[in-house]
Amino acid sequence: MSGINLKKLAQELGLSISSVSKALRDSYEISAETKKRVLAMAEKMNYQPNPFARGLRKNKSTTIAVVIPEIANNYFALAIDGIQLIAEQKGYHVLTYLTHEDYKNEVSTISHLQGGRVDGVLISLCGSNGNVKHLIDLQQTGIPVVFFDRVPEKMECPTVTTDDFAAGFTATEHLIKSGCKKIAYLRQTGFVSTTENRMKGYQAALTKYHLPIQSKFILECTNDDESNQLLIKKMLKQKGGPDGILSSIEKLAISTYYVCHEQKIKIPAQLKIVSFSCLRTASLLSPALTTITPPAFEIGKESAELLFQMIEKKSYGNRTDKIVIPSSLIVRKSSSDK
Amino acid sequence: MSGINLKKLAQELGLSISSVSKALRDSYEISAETKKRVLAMAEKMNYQPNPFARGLRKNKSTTIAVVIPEIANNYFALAIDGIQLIAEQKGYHVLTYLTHEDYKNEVSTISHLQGGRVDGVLISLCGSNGNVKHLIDLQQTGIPVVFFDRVPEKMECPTVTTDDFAAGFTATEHLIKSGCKKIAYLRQTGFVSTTENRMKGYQAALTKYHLPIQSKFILECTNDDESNQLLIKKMLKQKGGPDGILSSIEKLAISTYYVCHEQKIKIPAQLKIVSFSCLRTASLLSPALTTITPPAFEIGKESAELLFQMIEKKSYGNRTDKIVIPSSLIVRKSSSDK
DNA sequence: TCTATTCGCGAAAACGTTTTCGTAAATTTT
DNA sequence: AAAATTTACGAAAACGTTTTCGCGAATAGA
Repeated sequence: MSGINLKKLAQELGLSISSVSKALRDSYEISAETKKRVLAMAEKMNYQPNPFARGLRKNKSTTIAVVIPEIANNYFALAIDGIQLIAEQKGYHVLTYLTHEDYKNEVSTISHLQGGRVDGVLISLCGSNGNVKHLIDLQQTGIPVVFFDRVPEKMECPTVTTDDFAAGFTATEHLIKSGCKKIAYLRQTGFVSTTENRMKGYQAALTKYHLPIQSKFILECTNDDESNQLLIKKMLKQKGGPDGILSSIEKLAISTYYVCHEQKIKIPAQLKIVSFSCLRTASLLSPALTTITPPAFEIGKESAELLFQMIEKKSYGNRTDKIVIPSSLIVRKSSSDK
Repeated sequence: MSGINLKKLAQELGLSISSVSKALRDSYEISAETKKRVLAMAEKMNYQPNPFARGLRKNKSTTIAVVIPEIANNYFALAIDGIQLIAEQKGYHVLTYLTHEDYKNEVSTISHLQGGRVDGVLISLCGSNGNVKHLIDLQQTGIPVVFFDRVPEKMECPTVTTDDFAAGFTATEHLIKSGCKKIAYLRQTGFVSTTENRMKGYQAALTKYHLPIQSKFILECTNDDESNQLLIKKMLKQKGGPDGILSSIEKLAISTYYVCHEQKIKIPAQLKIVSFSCLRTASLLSPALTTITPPAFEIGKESAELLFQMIEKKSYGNRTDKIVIPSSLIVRKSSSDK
């Protein structure tokens, strides 16, 4: 398309293709004077090397893939921001793929990534039954892969996550200390590592404080906001309903807020709420929402940095780093009467 | 890397490379039986064609680029969501580039895009002095380019935007009808088409209702939240400060909220606020924020669709479509006393 | 039966790079 | 002055596809 390639440059300069190529790559084989001429002409003609020819020849794409469940999500948007920052520094391009929380999409996306389109892959998994064959296949092609946030269980692989168990525990403990006796856990359906680990932390806290673990207080939600609101409303209005809620994802807390507004349920007087969330307006909500905030940007950065270590040092064969960056509990009105 | 290519497939099958290639592309030159054998073997060996070889040969990347100022932004995250949706349908890959609101980054990103890495480009510009040389250069390489949301002035090009002028007018009119006499306009610095057009709408509304256009009520903000808060606080606390605010971008409205919370300025009693915003929790804020919501997802979708029309029909030489999708004013507590 | 046509496949060129190798001329060493 | 080395460049192969062309063999037409 662009039409300007090494051949034309060489013609214009009265040099061979190989000499021009070497001059542009600053090879010692080319005299300083010739290099200057070539650089000047390349600049003048606005030469850009064809990435496909280069990629084919060098078997390198200078591109990484990021596979995430969704993009219109404060967490993932921040994570991508961090990833892009590192990629830019390294001069890499970033391909983004969305799985839309659909396992089939994840499988097909990953299979398309085997062809050498990218030099490395960053993934945050979508909900599944735990089948990781596609992930192992990808790993076995030799391409560096780093998992972040939602990672596979029972698989040797490098991961960057937050301390979900501890965060779930701390959040639950906070609710208990705020006076809650019946704490519900809101989660999405399907197996997702973060959701599971946060729930384990939640259950551990209940156990520590001798509160019963009740299945009716573990609410499995869907991908549809409206039906989630119905589920939440039903749980809140039932006899012996919860006096506290720990939401494992932001949007379920939002749905809870809507239900409470509509049903005139007073937060925090009647119901205390804590949610995992990267919402920047948490403190402006009515009432301000207590959050456990995962360091999304940092997780993105760290996972990209780890990936580039693997890409550059070719040491991915045996890397199984487990990087954990803690979340922070930020207490606001929604969980405290004061 | 992946190591499995046409040559190996051909060896395994006892066929020539060209026959295997043709069989995979379902050529009429190959018998049905052979095709079956080839397909089966390709499946079995998990063959993925090398995208660089194909791209080089066909001079086609099946990839588009999206260039935006930032990603951790409700508007752009939604727009990308819409773009990705269409790209997935078309079987295209999406490269994302962030300019971080820095004109230099925009220029260099775009120059890198000339090399044939992508088949089309979607751009939302960052603030600038209006210099569009780099954009014209890009266009002149023949690559299809569609601008969305923040588009260049004075340049023949296809654009997908919202009705910024009308939206600015409507929002201002709404504030006036809610009783505001001194309405401030919050904007970022630098030339950005949306900001300018919204401001023109704001000014037109003031004029229509015989209110003065005062430069002290047009607040140019920076990229730093803290200094923006200082600027806003200063304006609000001055003698004869505004009784209404129209914010051209979400984050300035958020900063205003913080200032009001801190300074105990009552919204909407003392100050009414309307903001352009895609914030999904607008109605849960304290108080609920009146928004003009641009159809970010649809703008993303439409611009991607337009781009693919240009890519597929090669009709981009003379395309200068101007698609406009209206924003919607959603009145909430922050601008109404009732 | 002889000639056209179709069918099924292979050889080879081309895409634009990078890189290895070869080689004249210039320079240095002996 | 002859030999060795260095300098500066060009020729050509290679990366993995796609695609044009050619060509036997099988089939159809006369």
